[in-house]
Amino acid sequence: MFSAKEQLNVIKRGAVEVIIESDLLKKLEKSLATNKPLRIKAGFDPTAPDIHLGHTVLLNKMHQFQELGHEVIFLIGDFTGMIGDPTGKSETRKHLSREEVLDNAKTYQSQIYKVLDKQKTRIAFNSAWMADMKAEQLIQLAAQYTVARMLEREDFKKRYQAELPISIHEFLYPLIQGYDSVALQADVELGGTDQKFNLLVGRELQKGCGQEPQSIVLMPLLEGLDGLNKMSKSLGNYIGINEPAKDIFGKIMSVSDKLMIRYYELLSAVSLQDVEKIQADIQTGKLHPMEAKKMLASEFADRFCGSGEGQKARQEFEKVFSKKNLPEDIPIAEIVWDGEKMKLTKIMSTSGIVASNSEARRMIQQGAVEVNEKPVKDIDAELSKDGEYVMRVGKKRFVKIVSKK
RNA sequence: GGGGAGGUUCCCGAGCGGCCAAAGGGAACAGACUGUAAAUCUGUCGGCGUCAGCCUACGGAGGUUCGAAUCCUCCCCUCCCCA
Repeated sequence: MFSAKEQLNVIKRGAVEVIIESDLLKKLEKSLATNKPLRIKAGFDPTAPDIHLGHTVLLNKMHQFQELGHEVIFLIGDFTGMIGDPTGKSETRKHLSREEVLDNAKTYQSQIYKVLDKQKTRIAFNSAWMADMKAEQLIQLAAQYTVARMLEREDFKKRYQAELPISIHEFLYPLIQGYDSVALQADVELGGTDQKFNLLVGRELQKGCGQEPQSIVLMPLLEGLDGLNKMSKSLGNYIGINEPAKDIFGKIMSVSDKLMIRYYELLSAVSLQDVEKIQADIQTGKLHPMEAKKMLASEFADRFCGSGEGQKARQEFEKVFSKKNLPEDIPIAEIVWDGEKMKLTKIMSTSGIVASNSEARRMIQQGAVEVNEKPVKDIDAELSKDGEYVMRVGKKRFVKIVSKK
Protein backbone atom coordinates (compact mmCIF):
# COMPACT_ATOMS: atom_id res chain seq x y z
CA MET A 1 0.00 0.00 0.00
CA PHE A 2 1.28 3.40 -0.96
CA SER A 3 1.05 6.39 1.32
CA ALA A 4 -0.69 9.48 0.04
CA LYS A 5 2.67 11.15 -0.46
CA GLU A 6 4.02 8.22 -2.41
CA GLN A 7 0.92 8.15 -4.54
CA LEU A 8 1.31 11.82 -5.31
CA ASN A 9 4.86 11.22 -6.46
CA VAL A 10 3.75 8.51 -8.86
CA ILE A 11 1.02 10.78 -10.17
CA LYS A 12 3.34 13.73 -10.63
CA ARG A 13 5.87 11.80 -12.62
CA GLY A 14 5.87 13.05 -16.20
CA ALA A 15 2.99 15.41 -15.52
CA VAL A 16 3.39 18.99 -16.69
CA GLU A 17 1.15 20.44 -14.05
CA VAL A 18 -1.03 19.36 -11.15
CA ILE A 19 -3.87 21.66 -10.09
CA ILE A 20 -3.96 21.99 -7.09
CA GLU A 21 -1.30 19.73 -5.68
CA SER A 22 -2.08 20.32 -2.03
CA ASP A 23 -5.76 19.62 -2.66
CA LEU A 24 -4.95 16.42 -4.46
CA LEU A 25 -2.79 15.31 -1.56
CA LYS A 26 -5.69 15.90 0.80
CA LYS A 27 -7.98 13.88 -1.42
CA LEU A 28 -5.51 11.04 -1.46
CA GLU A 29 -5.23 11.12 2.29
CA LYS A 30 -8.96 11.14 2.70
CA SER A 31 -9.30 8.29 0.25
CA LEU A 32 -6.87 6.22 2.29
CA ALA A 33 -8.56 7.09 5.56
CA THR A 34 -12.06 6.26 4.34
CA ASN A 35 -10.95 3.44 2.09
CA LYS A 36 -12.80 5.04 -0.78
CA PRO A 37 -11.02 5.18 -4.12
CA LEU A 38 -10.92 8.45 -6.04
CA ARG A 39 -12.81 8.82 -9.26
CA ILE A 40 -10.49 9.53 -12.09
CA LYS A 41 -11.93 10.86 -15.30
CA ALA A 42 -10.34 11.10 -18.70
CA GLY A 43 -12.32 12.00 -21.79
CA PHE A 44 -11.81 10.73 -25.31
CA ASP A 45 -13.06 11.80 -28.66
CA PRO A 46 -15.24 9.16 -30.34
CA THR A 47 -14.13 10.17 -33.81
CA ALA A 48 -10.59 8.86 -33.64
CA PRO A 49 -10.63 5.25 -32.58
CA ASP A 50 -7.10 4.69 -33.80
CA ILE A 51 -5.16 4.81 -30.57
CA HIS A 52 -1.64 6.01 -31.06
CA LEU A 53 1.41 6.59 -28.97
CA GLY A 54 0.20 10.08 -28.14
CA HIS A 55 -2.83 8.63 -26.37
CA THR A 56 -0.69 6.21 -24.45
CA VAL A 57 0.87 9.06 -22.48
CA LEU A 58 -2.53 9.56 -20.91
CA LEU A 59 -3.42 5.88 -20.82
CA ASN A 60 -0.21 5.11 -18.96
CA LYS A 61 -1.12 7.68 -16.36
CA MET A 62 -4.60 6.19 -16.05
CA HIS A 63 -3.04 2.81 -15.59
CA GLN A 64 -0.92 4.15 -12.77
CA PHE A 65 -4.05 5.35 -11.03
CA GLN A 66 -5.50 1.88 -11.42
CA GLU A 67 -2.42 0.40 -9.86
CA LEU A 68 -2.87 2.77 -6.96
CA GLY A 69 -6.36 1.40 -6.47
CA HIS A 70 -8.48 4.24 -7.80
CA GLU A 71 -11.51 4.10 -10.02
CA VAL A 72 -10.68 5.05 -13.56
CA ILE A 73 -13.42 6.20 -15.90
CA PHE A 74 -12.76 6.12 -19.59
CA LEU A 75 -15.26 8.65 -20.85
CA ILE A 76 -16.24 8.61 -24.47
CA GLY A 77 -17.59 11.92 -25.66
CA ASP A 78 -20.19 10.35 -27.88
CA PHE A 79 -22.71 13.13 -27.42
CA THR A 80 -20.30 15.77 -28.53
CA GLY A 81 -19.14 13.52 -31.33
CA MET A 82 -22.63 13.09 -32.64
CA ILE A 83 -23.01 16.82 -32.98
CA GLY A 84 -19.66 17.37 -34.60
CA ASP A 85 -16.97 19.63 -33.31
CA PRO A 86 -15.22 22.02 -35.69
CA THR A 87 -12.33 22.68 -33.38
CA GLY A 88 -9.38 24.66 -34.63
CA LYS A 89 -8.55 24.52 -38.24
CA SER A 90 -9.99 21.12 -38.91
CA GLU A 91 -13.13 21.43 -40.92
CA THR A 92 -16.43 20.68 -39.36
CA ARG A 93 -16.29 17.09 -38.39
CA LYS A 94 -18.92 14.92 -39.83
CA HIS A 95 -21.76 14.08 -37.59
CA LEU A 96 -21.49 10.56 -36.34
CA SER A 97 -24.46 8.31 -36.18
CA ARG A 98 -25.27 6.32 -33.10
CA GLU A 99 -23.98 3.14 -34.81
CA GLU A 100 -20.72 4.75 -35.82
CA VAL A 101 -20.15 5.97 -32.30
CA LEU A 102 -20.79 2.54 -30.85
CA ASP A 103 -18.52 1.00 -33.45
CA ASN A 104 -15.79 3.43 -32.58
CA ALA A 105 -16.27 2.70 -28.91
CA LYS A 106 -15.71 -0.97 -29.63
CA THR A 107 -12.57 -0.19 -31.53
CA TYR A 108 -11.38 1.82 -28.57
CA GLN A 109 -11.99 -1.03 -26.22
CA SER A 110 -10.14 -3.46 -28.42
CA GLN A 111 -7.08 -1.26 -28.11
CA ILE A 112 -6.96 0.42 -24.74
CA TYR A 113 -6.54 -2.79 -22.81
CA LYS A 114 -3.10 -3.05 -24.25
CA VAL A 115 -2.38 -0.43 -21.62
CA LEU A 116 -5.26 -0.35 -19.16
CA ASP A 117 -6.46 -3.02 -16.77
CA LYS A 118 -9.73 -4.26 -18.19
CA GLN A 119 -11.13 -5.36 -14.85
CA LYS A 120 -10.61 -1.96 -13.33
CA THR A 121 -11.78 0.24 -16.17
CA ARG A 122 -15.20 1.78 -16.32
CA ILE A 123 -16.38 2.98 -19.70
CA ALA A 124 -18.86 5.82 -19.76
CA PHE A 125 -20.61 7.76 -22.48
CA ASN A 126 -21.55 11.36 -21.97
CA SER A 127 -24.73 10.90 -23.97
CA ALA A 128 -25.99 9.08 -20.87
CA TRP A 129 -26.71 12.44 -19.25
CA MET A 130 -26.43 14.86 -22.17
CA ALA A 131 -28.98 13.29 -24.49
CA ASP A 132 -31.81 14.04 -22.10
CA MET A 133 -30.76 17.51 -21.15
CA LYS A 134 -33.47 20.07 -21.78
CA ALA A 135 -32.82 23.33 -23.57
CA GLU A 136 -33.62 25.08 -20.33
CA GLN A 137 -30.87 23.25 -18.50
CA LEU A 138 -28.46 23.88 -21.29
CA ILE A 139 -29.13 27.60 -21.14
CA GLN A 140 -28.61 27.53 -17.42
CA LEU A 141 -25.33 25.81 -18.00
CA ALA A 142 -24.36 28.42 -20.57
CA ALA A 143 -25.22 31.15 -18.08
CA GLN A 144 -22.42 30.02 -15.82
CA TYR A 145 -19.68 31.27 -18.07
CA THR A 146 -19.01 34.49 -19.93
CA VAL A 147 -17.83 35.19 -23.43
CA ALA A 148 -14.81 37.07 -22.15
CA ARG A 149 -13.74 34.04 -20.15
CA MET A 150 -14.32 31.77 -23.12
CA LEU A 151 -12.07 33.96 -25.19
CA GLU A 152 -9.32 33.32 -22.70
CA ARG A 153 -8.92 29.94 -24.23
CA GLU A 154 -5.87 29.99 -26.43
CA ASP A 155 -7.33 28.70 -29.65
CA PHE A 156 -10.47 30.83 -29.35
CA LYS A 157 -8.37 33.88 -28.67
CA LYS A 158 -6.12 33.18 -31.61
CA ARG A 159 -8.97 32.58 -33.97
CA TYR A 160 -10.78 35.64 -32.73
CA GLN A 161 -7.72 37.79 -33.29
CA ALA A 162 -7.05 36.23 -36.65
CA GLU A 163 -10.66 36.98 -37.61
CA LEU A 164 -11.43 33.33 -38.15
CA PRO A 165 -14.89 31.95 -37.50
CA ILE A 166 -15.93 30.59 -34.14
CA SER A 167 -19.34 29.00 -34.00
CA ILE A 168 -21.52 29.44 -30.95
CA HIS A 169 -21.72 25.73 -30.33
CA GLU A 170 -17.97 25.60 -29.92
CA PHE A 171 -18.43 27.61 -26.77
CA LEU A 172 -20.74 24.87 -25.60
CA TYR A 173 -18.11 22.18 -25.80
CA PRO A 174 -16.00 23.24 -22.84
CA LEU A 175 -19.22 23.62 -20.88
CA ILE A 176 -20.45 20.16 -21.75
CA GLN A 177 -17.08 18.65 -21.06
CA GLY A 178 -17.04 20.45 -17.76
CA TYR A 179 -20.52 19.27 -17.00
CA ASP A 180 -19.36 15.70 -17.52
CA SER A 181 -17.23 16.16 -14.43
CA VAL A 182 -20.30 17.28 -12.53
CA ALA A 183 -22.30 14.29 -13.72
CA LEU A 184 -19.55 11.87 -12.83
CA GLN A 185 -18.58 13.66 -9.65
CA ALA A 186 -14.98 13.37 -10.70
CA ASP A 187 -12.28 13.83 -8.11
CA VAL A 188 -9.51 14.06 -10.65
CA GLU A 189 -9.48 14.69 -14.36
CA LEU A 190 -6.59 13.80 -16.60
CA GLY A 191 -5.84 15.46 -19.88
CA GLY A 192 -3.23 16.82 -22.24
CA THR A 193 -1.97 20.33 -21.72
CA ASP A 194 -4.21 21.47 -24.55
CA GLN A 195 -7.17 20.50 -22.39
CA LYS A 196 -6.25 22.78 -19.52
CA PHE A 197 -8.95 25.31 -20.20
CA ASN A 198 -11.70 22.74 -20.55
CA LEU A 199 -10.66 20.95 -17.40
CA LEU A 200 -10.66 24.21 -15.50
CA VAL A 201 -14.21 24.87 -16.67
CA GLY A 202 -15.09 21.55 -15.04
CA ARG A 203 -13.81 22.88 -11.73
CA GLU A 204 -15.91 26.02 -12.02
CA LEU A 205 -19.06 24.10 -12.85
CA GLN A 206 -18.52 21.65 -10.02
CA LYS A 207 -18.15 24.52 -7.60
CA GLY A 208 -21.36 25.99 -8.99
CA CYS A 209 -23.11 22.72 -8.23
CA GLY A 210 -21.77 22.51 -4.73
CA GLN A 211 -19.25 19.80 -5.49
CA GLU A 212 -15.65 19.86 -4.51
CA PRO A 213 -13.73 20.89 -7.64
CA GLN A 214 -11.76 18.17 -9.34
CA SER A 215 -8.01 18.10 -9.29
CA ILE A 216 -6.33 18.30 -12.63
CA VAL A 217 -3.35 16.39 -13.90
CA LEU A 218 -1.98 17.70 -17.16
CA MET A 219 0.18 15.46 -19.27
CA PRO A 220 2.49 16.73 -22.00
CA LEU A 221 1.45 16.43 -25.60
CA LEU A 222 3.56 13.97 -27.47
CA GLU A 223 5.26 15.31 -30.57
CA GLY A 224 4.52 13.39 -33.72
CA LEU A 225 7.03 11.77 -36.03
CA ASP A 226 7.84 15.12 -37.58
CA GLY A 227 9.07 16.30 -34.19
CA LEU A 228 7.06 19.47 -34.58
CA ASN A 229 3.34 19.04 -34.31
CA LYS A 230 1.51 17.04 -31.75
CA MET A 231 0.96 13.46 -32.69
CA SER A 232 -2.38 13.12 -34.39
CA LYS A 233 -4.07 10.97 -36.91
CA SER A 234 -5.12 13.83 -39.12
CA LEU A 235 -1.55 15.00 -39.50
CA GLY A 236 -0.44 11.49 -40.28
CA ASN A 237 2.53 11.76 -37.97
CA TYR A 238 1.53 9.00 -35.61
CA ILE A 239 2.30 5.46 -34.59
CA GLY A 240 -0.83 3.46 -33.93
CA ILE A 241 -0.66 0.84 -31.23
CA ASN A 242 -2.47 -1.60 -33.50
CA GLU A 243 0.03 -1.28 -36.30
CA PRO A 244 2.17 -4.24 -37.31
CA ALA A 245 5.46 -4.56 -35.46
CA LYS A 246 7.50 -3.74 -38.52
CA ASP A 247 5.68 -0.45 -38.99
CA ILE A 248 6.05 0.54 -35.38
CA PHE A 249 9.71 -0.34 -35.59
CA GLY A 250 10.25 1.48 -38.87
CA LYS A 251 8.49 4.61 -37.77
CA ILE A 252 10.57 4.88 -34.63
CA MET A 253 13.69 4.44 -36.71
CA SER A 254 12.77 7.35 -38.94
CA VAL A 255 12.53 9.73 -36.05
CA SER A 256 15.25 12.26 -35.22
CA ASP A 257 17.69 11.52 -32.41
CA LYS A 258 16.32 14.39 -30.42
CA LEU A 259 12.81 13.06 -30.65
CA MET A 260 14.03 9.61 -29.73
CA ILE A 261 15.17 10.96 -26.36
CA ARG A 262 11.80 12.58 -25.85
CA TYR A 263 10.05 9.29 -26.57
CA TYR A 264 12.36 7.56 -24.15
CA GLU A 265 11.37 10.03 -21.47
CA LEU A 266 7.66 10.02 -22.07
CA LEU A 267 6.86 6.54 -23.28
CA SER A 268 9.54 4.05 -22.46
CA ALA A 269 9.38 1.73 -19.50
CA VAL A 270 13.09 2.34 -19.09
CA SER A 271 13.71 4.15 -15.82
CA LEU A 272 14.62 7.80 -15.85
CA GLN A 273 18.12 7.07 -14.62
CA ASP A 274 18.67 4.62 -17.45
CA VAL A 275 17.41 7.13 -19.95
CA GLU A 276 20.01 9.54 -18.67
CA LYS A 277 22.65 6.88 -19.00
CA ILE A 278 21.65 6.21 -22.59
CA GLN A 279 21.95 9.90 -23.33
CA ALA A 280 25.35 10.08 -21.70
CA ASP A 281 26.60 7.04 -23.59
CA ILE A 282 25.48 8.54 -26.87
CA GLN A 283 27.33 11.74 -25.94
CA THR A 284 30.56 9.93 -25.22
CA GLY A 285 30.22 7.71 -28.26
CA LYS A 286 29.84 4.54 -26.25
CA LEU A 287 26.43 3.92 -27.73
CA HIS A 288 25.51 4.53 -31.34
CA PRO A 289 22.30 6.55 -31.52
CA MET A 290 20.94 4.10 -34.04
CA GLU A 291 21.41 1.30 -31.55
CA ALA A 292 19.56 3.27 -28.90
CA LYS A 293 16.79 3.80 -31.38
CA LYS A 294 16.60 0.14 -32.25
CA MET A 295 16.25 -0.67 -28.58
CA LEU A 296 13.39 1.76 -28.22
CA ALA A 297 11.71 0.57 -31.40
CA SER A 298 12.02 -2.98 -30.17
CA GLU A 299 10.48 -2.13 -26.83
CA PHE A 300 7.39 -0.67 -28.45
CA ALA A 301 7.01 -3.50 -30.91
CA ASP A 302 7.16 -5.92 -28.00
CA ARG A 303 4.70 -3.98 -25.90
CA PHE A 304 2.03 -3.53 -28.52
CA CYS A 305 2.48 -6.61 -30.66
CA GLY A 306 3.65 -9.20 -28.19
CA SER A 307 7.00 -10.11 -26.83
CA GLY A 308 9.50 -11.31 -29.39
CA GLU A 309 8.01 -9.11 -32.08
CA GLY A 310 10.63 -6.45 -31.49
CA GLN A 311 13.45 -8.85 -32.25
CA LYS A 312 11.75 -10.05 -35.40
CA ALA A 313 11.03 -6.53 -36.58
CA ARG A 314 14.62 -5.61 -35.96
CA GLN A 315 15.95 -8.44 -38.09
CA GLU A 316 13.56 -7.62 -40.87
CA PHE A 317 14.51 -3.98 -40.68
CA GLU A 318 18.20 -4.70 -40.93
CA LYS A 319 17.61 -6.99 -43.84
CA VAL A 320 15.50 -4.59 -45.85
CA PHE A 321 17.10 -1.26 -45.08
CA SER A 322 20.64 -1.95 -44.01
CA LYS A 323 21.31 -4.76 -46.47
CA LYS A 324 18.76 -3.54 -48.99
CA ASN A 325 17.27 -6.98 -49.48
CA LEU A 326 13.64 -7.66 -50.16
CA PRO A 327 11.34 -7.91 -47.19
CA GLU A 328 9.69 -11.07 -45.92
CA ASP A 329 6.11 -10.40 -46.96
CA ILE A 330 5.52 -8.43 -50.06
CA PRO A 331 1.97 -7.48 -50.87
CA ILE A 332 0.69 -9.20 -53.96
CA ALA A 333 -1.17 -7.42 -56.69
CA GLU A 334 -3.08 -9.41 -59.24
CA ILE A 335 -3.37 -7.71 -62.54
CA VAL A 336 -5.06 -8.51 -65.78
CA TRP A 337 -2.66 -8.25 -68.70
CA ASP A 338 -3.97 -6.69 -71.80
CA GLY A 339 -1.80 -8.30 -74.41
CA GLU A 340 1.52 -10.08 -74.20
CA LYS A 341 3.33 -6.98 -73.04
CA MET A 342 2.35 -4.11 -70.89
CA LYS A 343 3.91 -0.80 -70.02
CA LEU A 344 5.63 -0.68 -66.69
CA THR A 345 3.93 2.62 -65.82
CA LYS A 346 0.55 1.04 -66.42
CA ILE A 347 1.41 -2.00 -64.35
CA MET A 348 2.57 0.19 -61.52
CA SER A 349 -0.58 2.25 -61.39
CA THR A 350 -2.96 -0.68 -61.69
CA SER A 351 -1.09 -2.55 -58.97
CA GLY A 352 -1.66 0.40 -56.70
CA ILE A 353 1.97 0.94 -55.80
CA VAL A 354 1.65 4.42 -57.25
CA ALA A 355 -1.43 6.57 -57.57
CA SER A 356 -1.38 7.24 -61.29
CA ASN A 357 0.50 6.69 -64.51
CA SER A 358 1.94 10.14 -64.16
CA GLU A 359 3.33 9.33 -60.77
CA ALA A 360 4.80 6.10 -62.08
CA ARG A 361 6.52 8.03 -64.85
CA ARG A 362 7.92 10.52 -62.39
CA MET A 363 9.17 7.82 -60.08
CA ILE A 364 10.97 6.09 -62.92
CA GLN A 365 12.51 9.38 -64.04
CA GLN A 366 13.70 9.99 -60.50
CA GLY A 367 15.42 6.65 -60.34
CA ALA A 368 13.17 5.30 -57.63
CA VAL A 369 11.96 2.19 -59.36
CA GLU A 370 13.45 -1.27 -59.29
CA VAL A 371 12.06 -4.38 -60.93
CA ASN A 372 13.46 -7.62 -59.58
CA GLU A 373 16.15 -5.62 -57.83
CA LYS A 374 17.35 -3.94 -61.01
CA PRO A 375 16.87 -0.20 -61.44
CA VAL A 376 14.66 0.85 -64.34
CA LYS A 377 15.31 4.21 -65.93
CA ASP A 378 13.24 3.96 -69.09
CA ILE A 379 9.71 5.31 -68.79
CA ASP A 380 8.68 3.31 -71.84
CA ALA A 381 9.86 0.02 -70.37
CA GLU A 382 7.54 -2.92 -70.86
CA LEU A 383 7.15 -6.19 -69.06
CA SER A 384 6.00 -9.37 -70.70
CA LYS A 385 3.13 -11.41 -69.45
CA ASP A 386 4.98 -14.52 -68.38
CA GLY A 387 7.30 -13.94 -65.50
CA GLU A 388 7.24 -12.91 -61.90
CA TYR A 389 8.03 -9.39 -60.94
CA VAL A 390 8.82 -7.75 -57.66
CA MET A 391 8.73 -3.99 -57.85
CA ARG A 392 10.22 -1.56 -55.44
CA VAL A 393 9.41 2.13 -55.42
CA GLY A 394 11.60 4.23 -53.20
CA LYS A 395 12.75 2.65 -49.98
CA LYS A 396 9.51 1.47 -48.56
CA ARG A 397 7.08 0.47 -51.24
CA PHE A 398 7.05 -3.08 -52.54
CA VAL A 399 4.67 -5.14 -54.59
CA LYS A 400 4.72 -8.51 -56.25
CA ILE A 401 2.96 -8.73 -59.58
CA VAL A 402 0.92 -11.81 -60.31
CA SER A 403 -1.17 -12.26 -63.39
CA LYS A 404 -4.83 -12.74 -62.73
CA LYS A 405 -6.64 -15.70 -64.14
C1' G B 1 -30.47 46.46 -41.04
C1' G B 2 -26.14 49.69 -43.14
C1' G B 3 -20.91 49.98 -44.68
C1' G B 4 -16.17 47.53 -45.76
C1' A B 5 -12.81 43.20 -46.73
C1' G B 6 -12.50 38.29 -48.40
C1' G B 7 -13.36 32.81 -50.45
C1' U B 8 -7.16 30.34 -55.32
C1' U B 9 -4.35 23.72 -56.17
C1' C B 10 -3.14 19.07 -49.41
C1' C B 11 -2.25 23.87 -46.09
C1' C B 12 -0.70 29.12 -46.02
C1' G B 13 -0.54 32.63 -49.76
C1' A B 14 0.60 35.70 -54.67
C1' G B 15 -1.92 36.56 -59.21
C1' C B 16 -6.48 40.57 -60.85
C1' G B 17 -8.26 39.75 -69.21
C1' G B 18 -4.03 36.02 -72.93
C1' C B 19 3.04 34.50 -71.42
C1' C B 20 -1.60 30.47 -65.59
C1' A B 21 -1.90 23.73 -64.13
C1' A B 22 -1.41 29.31 -61.56
C1' A B 23 4.74 32.93 -58.04
C1' G B 24 6.62 31.99 -53.04
C1' G B 25 6.58 29.10 -48.52
C1' G B 26 5.10 24.63 -45.81
C1' A B 27 3.75 19.52 -46.03
C1' A B 28 4.48 15.21 -48.95
C1' C B 29 7.25 12.11 -52.39
C1' A B 30 11.99 10.78 -54.92
C1' G B 31 17.42 11.20 -55.48
C1' A B 32 22.45 12.46 -53.20
C1' C B 33 24.73 12.27 -48.29
C1' U B 34 23.77 9.02 -43.93
C1' G B 35 22.27 5.56 -39.25
C1' U B 36 15.40 4.16 -43.64
C1' A B 37 18.40 9.17 -38.81
C1' A B 38 18.04 14.59 -38.30
C1' A B 39 20.12 18.77 -40.91
C1' U B 40 21.63 20.02 -45.89
C1' C B 41 21.56 19.94 -51.33
C1' U B 42 18.80 18.53 -55.93
C1' G B 43 14.35 17.23 -58.26
C1' U B 44 9.01 16.14 -58.41
C1' C B 45 4.49 17.70 -56.66
C1' G B 46 -4.05 17.58 -60.94
C1' G B 47 -5.32 13.56 -64.53
C1' C B 48 -4.64 11.17 -69.43
C1' G B 49 -0.79 10.68 -72.98
C1' U B 50 1.75 7.78 -79.42
C1' C B 51 5.46 13.73 -74.99
C1' A B 52 2.53 16.83 -79.88
C1' G B 53 -1.10 17.85 -76.99
C1' C B 54 -5.87 16.95 -74.60
C1' C B 55 -9.16 17.06 -70.27
C1' U B 56 -10.41 18.83 -65.22
C1' A B 57 -9.37 22.95 -61.73
C1' C B 58 -9.17 29.26 -58.85
C1' G B 59 -16.82 29.24 -53.49
C1' G B 60 -21.66 28.10 -56.87
C1' A B 61 -24.76 29.25 -61.20
C1' G B 62 -25.17 32.22 -65.39
C1' G B 63 -23.18 36.23 -68.71
C1' U B 64 -19.51 39.62 -71.52
C1' U B 65 -15.19 38.43 -74.65
C1' C B 66 -11.60 35.49 -80.04
C1' G B 67 -9.92 34.43 -74.86
C1' A B 68 -11.78 34.79 -67.69
C1' A B 69 -8.83 32.74 -61.51
C1' U B 70 -8.94 37.76 -63.34
C1' C B 71 -14.74 41.89 -65.91
C1' C B 72 -20.49 41.82 -65.04
C1' U B 73 -25.13 39.66 -62.59
C1' C B 74 -27.38 36.66 -59.02
C1' C B 75 -26.62 33.19 -55.09
C1' C B 76 -23.83 30.70 -50.93
C1' C B 77 -20.07 31.18 -47.06
C1' U B 78 -16.45 33.93 -43.68
C1' C B 79 -14.38 38.22 -41.17
C1' C B 80 -14.36 43.49 -39.52
C1' C B 81 -16.89 48.22 -38.32
C1' C B 82 -21.60 50.68 -37.24
C1' A B 83 -26.77 49.83 -35.51
